[in-house]
Amino acid sequence: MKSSNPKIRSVTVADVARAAGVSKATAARVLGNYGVVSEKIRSDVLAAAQQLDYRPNELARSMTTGRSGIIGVVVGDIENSFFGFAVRGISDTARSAGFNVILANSSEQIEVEKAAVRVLIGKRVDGLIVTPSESRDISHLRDIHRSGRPLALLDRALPDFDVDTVTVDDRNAARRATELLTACGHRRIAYITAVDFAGHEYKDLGQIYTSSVRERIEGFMAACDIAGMPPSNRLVMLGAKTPQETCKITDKLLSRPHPPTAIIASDSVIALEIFKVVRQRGLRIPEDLSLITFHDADWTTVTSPPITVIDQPAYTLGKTVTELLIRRLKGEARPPERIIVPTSIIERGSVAPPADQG
Amino acid sequence: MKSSNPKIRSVTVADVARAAGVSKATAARVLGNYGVVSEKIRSDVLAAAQQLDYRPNELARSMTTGRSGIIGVVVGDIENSFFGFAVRGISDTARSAGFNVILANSSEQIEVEKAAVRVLIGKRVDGLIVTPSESRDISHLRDIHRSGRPLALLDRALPDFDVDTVTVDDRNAARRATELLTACGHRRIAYITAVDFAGHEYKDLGQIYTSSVRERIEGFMAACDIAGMPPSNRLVMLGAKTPQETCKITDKLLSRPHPPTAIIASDSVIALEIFKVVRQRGLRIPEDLSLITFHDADWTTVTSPPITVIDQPAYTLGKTVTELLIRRLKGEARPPERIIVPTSIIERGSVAPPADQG
DNA sequence: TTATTGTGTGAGACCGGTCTCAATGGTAAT
DNA sequence: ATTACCATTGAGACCGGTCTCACACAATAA
Repeated sequence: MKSSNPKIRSVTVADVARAAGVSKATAARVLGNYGVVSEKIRSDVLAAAQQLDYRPNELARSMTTGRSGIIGVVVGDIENSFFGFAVRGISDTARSAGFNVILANSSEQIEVEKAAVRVLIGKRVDGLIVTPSESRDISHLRDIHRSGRPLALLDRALPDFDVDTVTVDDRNAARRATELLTACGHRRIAYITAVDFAGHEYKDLGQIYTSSVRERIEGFMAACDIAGMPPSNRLVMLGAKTPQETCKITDKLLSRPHPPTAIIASDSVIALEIFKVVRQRGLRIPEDLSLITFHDADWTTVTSPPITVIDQPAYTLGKTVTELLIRRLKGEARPPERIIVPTSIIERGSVAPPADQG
Repeated sequence: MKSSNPKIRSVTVADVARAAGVSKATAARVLGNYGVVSEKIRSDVLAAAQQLDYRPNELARSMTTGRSGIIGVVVGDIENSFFGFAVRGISDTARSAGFNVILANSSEQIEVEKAAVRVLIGKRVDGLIVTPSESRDISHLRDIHRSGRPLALLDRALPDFDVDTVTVDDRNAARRATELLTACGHRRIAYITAVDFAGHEYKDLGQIYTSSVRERIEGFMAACDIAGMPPSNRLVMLGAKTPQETCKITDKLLSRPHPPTAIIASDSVIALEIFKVVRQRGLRIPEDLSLITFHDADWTTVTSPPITVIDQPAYTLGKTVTELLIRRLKGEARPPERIIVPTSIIERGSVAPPADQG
């Protein structure tokens, strides 16, 4: 036995067919596992394939079938463990249904998101799962949908775009979390979130183009209303997109003459940063400041005190949206569904009545 | 204007050519951006393409060119934030060089790893990056390499398989971490790691088939030797593959008549679990137990006390291995390189002299 | 004027599969 | 024996691009 295959040209059905002494069509039937072939020929072909170490070219296969067996996923930020879990839910579900996943990160930037979608369409993915980074410009999503490719939305709904969507009940979650604080006596509460906006001051919902962010703010505001908090005590801070910015925002917030007595963080990355700033300033949680965060990140249980969180079933979210998509891929025709997954609050030790009953 | 495109058949070069009144070949030249075309015709074709909303079919393109523009990545466990960072490094580097990434998770199981490799080869990825889950069975890796497709190894070297490899200097890192402990006076130290093995008791290196694990144990042992520790005080524990198992192992360890006075965790997932168990038992870190972990996970700074870590430049690791691979993809022929990236120890508050100077 | 060179374009093969359709041969029914 | 039917197999088109090659025509050189 001399040296093995010299060049990169791979073994094809035609090669196998020749080796087995049958036609290309017949070999293809065996190797592609379709049509009918006699037992004898089947084993001949399989033997030849084995012998030549034949590996099907999925690309060529996809070309003719039109199906690639790939689901494209565009997600805001994989670093964020919330999305990490969601992606895991997607992958597991996809894989067990025989699909592969191509992952793209939009960094929450609409232009990157559009580019990613273009690439995935180019790769002829069978369907897409997207967390739209904003609701103003969704032409690329409409395009996908119009082209007949199934699309499902994850974590963020688009009010006037009716496709399969799976979100958590953000409004309610935010309201309940806020109520937990107001019930404790807090009357000056900050909500820090990571939306892209020039300037960190929140004015009105007209600025907000991400449904989940919007709904949470609405829930927060509703709870503040019920507690009779004056508008100036509802501190909605936008733009916490990086640890640096979060740090700055938190610092500014805590340097006010009347700092908030409680903070709600819109995700665990933000909460972690807040925690660091708070500790660095020598403040105690929960005595000096109460803290609640969205997402039950692993670290929230090991701090002192452990953090009270709004638990979002991220894995389930991913699983559910993938199931929805796959059912469509299998040809199921039905009106778009909007599924809202409930959240729960896990109370740990980071909430207490404010010291200064202001 | 009636309703838009009725079915799924997408616009092809032929369609554009027809609309522009040129041959398929010419349209392809413009759209594929190769060959020479006159300015006038170019703009005609582009206009037609725009008008028809032409999107190139990357699949078909890959078919003929043989290049897919995709790098396949098989990683042990994406949940683990070490790999998360590495993958981020890979993605960023790949993307900026014009490549896409398909990610697969092996769950550290050799069979899953093999299946993943098969799928990726089927998709005709241009090259692969793999963290081999063990060194005994690497026939699938040899196959990749033999087929002429570039392959690079991440985080784990394979002694007798010479391909581009990027690892951290595990042996040294483990040795230095252990020395930090012995210098403090520790003489009974546990090392908990996540290798797959029946029974948690470590006997000898013959059991270990993952290079990084092996090297770390060697480093740990070397430092123990220098400190003159008896073999029975070097507690290497295998099998911490899930939080549950880690919990059980740690519990058993701390229930010994002579429990270790210090523990080194082989990754941050394990360390987190150890931390929880320790706290649950009412033990104090570092007074009752010192703790060091591999990987500077985000949570290690917010615990009380913060954890001393071995910082592995995971992002750099991913970036480096991708650069190596891409250089090969671009046709660079050179002997395989083995790059070892240095680590550093970040001392925080989880190491102190043992109370019981035993 | 004729030969030479070069530029832009078109025709058609090709990549490696799938799939339609016709042809073959054997068996059952008439 | 003839016809009908079924199970297998083979030939070749097709998917949507790339790429080779031949050719037409214009510009330049001889």
